[in-house]
Amino acid sequence: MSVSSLQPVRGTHDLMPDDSRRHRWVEDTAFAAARRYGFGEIVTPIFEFTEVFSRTLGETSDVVTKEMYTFADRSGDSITLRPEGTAGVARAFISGGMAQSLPLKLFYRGPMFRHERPQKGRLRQFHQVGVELLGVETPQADIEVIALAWRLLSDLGLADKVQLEINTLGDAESRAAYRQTLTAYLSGHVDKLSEDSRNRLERNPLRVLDSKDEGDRRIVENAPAMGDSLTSAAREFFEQVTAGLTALEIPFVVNPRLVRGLDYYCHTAFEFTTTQLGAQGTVLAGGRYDELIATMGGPRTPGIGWAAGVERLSMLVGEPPPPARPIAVIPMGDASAAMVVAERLRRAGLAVELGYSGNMKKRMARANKVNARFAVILGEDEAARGAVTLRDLDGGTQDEVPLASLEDHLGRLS
RNA sequence: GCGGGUGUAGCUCAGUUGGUUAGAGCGCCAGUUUGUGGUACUGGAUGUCGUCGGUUCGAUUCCGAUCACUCGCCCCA
Repeated sequence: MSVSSLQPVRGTHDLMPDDSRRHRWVEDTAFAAARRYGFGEIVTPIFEFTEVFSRTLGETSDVVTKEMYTFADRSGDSITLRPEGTAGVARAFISGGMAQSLPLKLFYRGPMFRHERPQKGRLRQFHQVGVELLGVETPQADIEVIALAWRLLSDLGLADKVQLEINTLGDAESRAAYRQTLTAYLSGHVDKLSEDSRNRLERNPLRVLDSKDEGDRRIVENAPAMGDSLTSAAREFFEQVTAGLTALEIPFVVNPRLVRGLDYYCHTAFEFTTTQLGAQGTVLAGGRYDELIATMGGPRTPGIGWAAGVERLSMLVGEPPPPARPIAVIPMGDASAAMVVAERLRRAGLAVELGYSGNMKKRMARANKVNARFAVILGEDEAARGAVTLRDLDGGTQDEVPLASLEDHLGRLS
């Protein structure tokens, strides 16, 4: 094993207890919110057959063309570490025959993998929490799913750090019409477009709309708007979504240039963004994907969902709730007696810190460092009386209590 | 995948205009207090100066490559 192999693989990252506590808090807050909206957790494999992703995300998307962790397993099958959650959930929906139990509300969490160049808030193995609501064609689903996202961000204390942007990509008919109109317009300005946008024009013209290039933006300003190409049904759908958000007092701005990267989206597309994470402004994003499951070979089943980056959220949230403060058990002489007492307290449901070595002074210092609330001191004098010394480490006072009723005492105090 | 910046103790960072023993603060360890922590005081340990190679009598310092991190682009959570 070489020295370099002792480093974590580029773009991956260990979470030590303080970090993982924050991480877990974000996930648990998300799941708790999702449960209030009626979502249950689904756990799918972190790898799938490559086609699950390549067929669904769009052959031209960056995720598929250059970011997937794909390898052949020992039987020669092409396997891909999941780059996102929706395709796997859709696959599970089909292979599990879950069309019988619609509507279906699923929450998921876990690692995702994309071979990109790492940056702040952008890793090769990162974590997402996400939800999918399957089987509901009406805007009520869109509203509920976005409301859940807003609830989660509010619960994390991020309501004033994020902004909701929303747009409609229309139905298939609207999109085809708009794509044609837009392509025609942009083709007329090809010589003035940036190189990136000339590429986008061929692969996915909608993405020219959110180009950051100065020159592109001037051209885009005068481009025909998606809104003008919408069918009346698509327009009405979007109006109902925005009306619902207003009714629920969820602040949003309509951004007609908002486009999603993955091909399966239609109708509602939305993003919660922040200005506090540098170039990685998107913290939670999602949209509607009515044709995805049919495209994969399942029964046509409308769906809408979102995913949020746990690392990105973790960088924005404040301190997670502190862990329960332990009781420190400190033996003066007989360490095995201390183990018995510690075990008793642990069985009673208390968090107990029992040191491994050192004199009393060191053990007290250790108790202090782990933020213990009380110290149980097992001294020889007290032991002779069947008692222990219970010290309040915040107040600095201590009392002798009978060993037999130690749990009761501690239970009353905490 | 493309372009810029950075890389010195566990952490945050100074420093060496190339020269013998590389520093601070925090943290860590020990002591002042051999049955009592948090404060204070005293003392101590720590580094192949990211890695490999080049120039040089001599490189942590200059040059190159490489790796990692970081900022931006692409893209995205």
